[in-house]
Amino acid sequence: MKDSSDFGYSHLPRPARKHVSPRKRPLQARSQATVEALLKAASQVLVRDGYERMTTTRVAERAGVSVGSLYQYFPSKEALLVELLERRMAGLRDTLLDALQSTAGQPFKTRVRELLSSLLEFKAREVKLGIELARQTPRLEKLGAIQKVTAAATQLVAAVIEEHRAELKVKDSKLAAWLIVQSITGILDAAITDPPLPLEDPRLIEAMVKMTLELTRSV
Amino acid sequence: MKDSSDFGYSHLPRPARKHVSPRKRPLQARSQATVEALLKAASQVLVRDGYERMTTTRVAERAGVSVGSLYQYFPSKEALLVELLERRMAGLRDTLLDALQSTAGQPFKTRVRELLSSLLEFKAREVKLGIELARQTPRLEKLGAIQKVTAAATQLVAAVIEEHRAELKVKDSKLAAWLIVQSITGILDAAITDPPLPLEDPRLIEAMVKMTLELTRSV
Amino acid sequence: MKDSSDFGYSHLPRPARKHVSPRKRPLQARSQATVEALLKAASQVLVRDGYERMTTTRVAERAGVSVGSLYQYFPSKEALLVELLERRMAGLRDTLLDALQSTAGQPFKTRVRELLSSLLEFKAREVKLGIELARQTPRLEKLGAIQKVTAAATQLVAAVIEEHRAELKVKDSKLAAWLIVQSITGILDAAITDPPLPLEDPRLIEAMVKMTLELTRSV
Amino acid sequence: MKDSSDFGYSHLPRPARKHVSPRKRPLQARSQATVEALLKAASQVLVRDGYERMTTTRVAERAGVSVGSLYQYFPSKEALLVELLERRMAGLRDTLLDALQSTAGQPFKTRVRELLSSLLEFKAREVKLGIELARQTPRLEKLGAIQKVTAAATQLVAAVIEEHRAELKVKDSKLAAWLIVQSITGILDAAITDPPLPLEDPRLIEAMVKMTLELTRSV
DNA sequence: TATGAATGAGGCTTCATTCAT
DNA sequence: TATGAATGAAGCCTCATTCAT
Repeated sequence: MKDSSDFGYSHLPRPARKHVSPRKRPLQARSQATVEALLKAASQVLVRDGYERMTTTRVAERAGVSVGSLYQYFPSKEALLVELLERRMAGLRDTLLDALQSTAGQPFKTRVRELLSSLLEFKAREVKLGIELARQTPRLEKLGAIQKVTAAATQLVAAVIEEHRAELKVKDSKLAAWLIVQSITGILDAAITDPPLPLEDPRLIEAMVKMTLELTRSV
Repeated sequence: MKDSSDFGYSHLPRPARKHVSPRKRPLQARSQATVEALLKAASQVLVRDGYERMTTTRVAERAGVSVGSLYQYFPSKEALLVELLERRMAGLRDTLLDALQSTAGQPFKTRVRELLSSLLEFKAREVKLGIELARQTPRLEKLGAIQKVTAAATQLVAAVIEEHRAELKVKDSKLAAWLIVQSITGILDAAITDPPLPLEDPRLIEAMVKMTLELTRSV
Repeated sequence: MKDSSDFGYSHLPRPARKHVSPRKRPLQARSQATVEALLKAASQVLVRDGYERMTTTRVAERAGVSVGSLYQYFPSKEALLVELLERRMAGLRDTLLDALQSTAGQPFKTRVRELLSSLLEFKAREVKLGIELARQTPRLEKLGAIQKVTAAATQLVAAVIEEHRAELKVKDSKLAAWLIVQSITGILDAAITDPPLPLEDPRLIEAMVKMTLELTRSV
Repeated sequence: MKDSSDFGYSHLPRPARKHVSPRKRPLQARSQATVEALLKAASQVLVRDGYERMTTTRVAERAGVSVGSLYQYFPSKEALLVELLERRMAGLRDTLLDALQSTAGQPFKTRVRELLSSLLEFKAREVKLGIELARQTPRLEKLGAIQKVTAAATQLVAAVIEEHRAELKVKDSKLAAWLIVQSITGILDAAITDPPLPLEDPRLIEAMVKMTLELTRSV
């Protein structure tokens, strides 16, 4: 099974981090429900209060279980965050892969447009959660660099560029990919949080498409 | 004195926030030195431990004064952060304004290039501090939206674009400015943290220049 | 069945202590096996982690059963300890009685020597378990004074001295017995934990023999 | 200054154990008083409830200060224990040294008697504290072998035996010393906790003296 | 003004025990 | 009878902030 954070491209061994990976796999249906309730609650509290103010007790309460149960499945407060993050990463990966697969064979521009609009849609979902997760990610980095996502996305984009090399005039596809990912990220994150125009306005996507094409030309 | 966060363009009244502005204006030399020592210490601890684990006691110790003294000049832990942030913002503002003034009258492309390289240089200084400050900024938002910086920078860029309207084919200079600022921000922040190539490599700046020009054309 | 802690000499009624005696007599083979597995596991965890950090869950896991099953046979964590202690006491009692019976009719010195070497051998077995049990004994005292062992051993020694009164010049056989038991205990416990010379070295036993004889002379 | 645990004989470097040594040296009189109050309270709670049931909150309460203050001077619950233990060790050392110095030049038997009665008196003070401290010592061992005391006492006794070698027929003074210390310890500890006769009864001391002399003869 | 001792609410986490399945 | 999920009281410890000296 693919690791949700590398998009199936890199194969870094995932070190057994202490206190971060889920403590026990829920076996019965009942516990499965508990885990889901906890994650949902964690997500809500995280969004409402921020990670610093999120307390394990509050999460448990909101999930309708006891703290003890929380710790039965998540060895630490941080583990909740990590699980939430990993799920989001998996979602992002699927979004990107879907967009590419469903446009296989079509021209580069079309695929880029599709990719961007899928991405925008994905990021627009649970915006605050995304922000808070991003905010906490640097902290986690020390514990094991979970967010290879950007790296993986960059590789993915580079691969797509290579696929379309004939149509484009790229020199350094890796650098182009990196620039695209970073600039798009900057724009999308800001657009989501504090949009300068309605997210549906086609100009937003079109500008990013143009930008992307320009970068595949001039880099 | 101008507010460091608005680049002198907007004139938002600064609401009387509780506990964030320095408690007293240090007039004497000794006090001034203490304040500086505290800020320096705060910066170091912030970088080393992160905001959450930065304790006022530790900051005071490292500054060589007592906690009591710290609270004489900064009414709260957050006030240290705010001051640090404001100074950084002021630095950024000065950097941008300098770059523009020193290239007044020159072609747009030249000015953009100068702006970008000044910005890169600025951000490369005290990278970790910048990151940590950015990380904490959303929290502060609630307390008084200090980071109008981006907004201000956007206005500034829009103004420059307008100045050069003749040379360019912009339709919506504000939107173009916004896109430029966000994409450049995305790239620079990533470049600083985890550079895909040496920061001195001219391709980095050139790519951003191209991107900027493209956006002034297609938006 | 005799109470393992009184060596069959005293007949204290055992008060109904809450939660300490095994919950049910395991009659079936399977249950018997479970109980043994639990006790073995408890012993191992006790030795490895100490009583405070020994958790019932860990014991159950190591025994290959569920916590629920543990509580089916032992009403509390403490009950495990008590059972372990009682078994050890029974072993000690048997060791002493054997040593005395097998040397019946022989001179005092011979019997003492035999007693001491049997005792040394017994204590050398499962040293760490013995230490941990001893450590926890004072706590249990409140709950029911299980460790009459020393008292019983003292009585036993006193009885032996009386048997040999003719050979000896004892005045107060009880006091002598008490002193012998305590001094020997002090030496053996230390010898086991941190031996000043190989336990087989005859000087160890001989010194204790001499000591014992001296005490039967001068007390 | 002599380390309280080695009686001035050995010179092991004391490793900086984390979390065990006092956190900060109290500078002002006020804090000195706080520290003393805490130790006194700790001692009382320790005796009344045992180490496991002793809570830092309870200690602080009884000392009339806040938990925060406790942690200002003792980095952990264990640190309280360690300090208490070290003070007791220092007291023991002083007791022994005093007894020896005040009887310098006198015959061996006299010195032994003096030593024993001083020791008995010392141990009779704060009996329960002594017991509880002893009970917890094995745990601490891992953290830095604080209780060199016995070893030190053994060396001391060996030295005294050597001083009187002329009067005695010892072969192995070290072994003799070890046996003496351990047997005496066994007897004293039991006598204190559960005396078979009034502690003042001269027979107790005399029996130990005889035992000691016997051991210096036959070992 | 400077010092640093004191405060105490509140966070994270553990673990013996119960009980529905 | 076995299982293991759930419980929740209770413990240890941190740290921003205050205030007597």
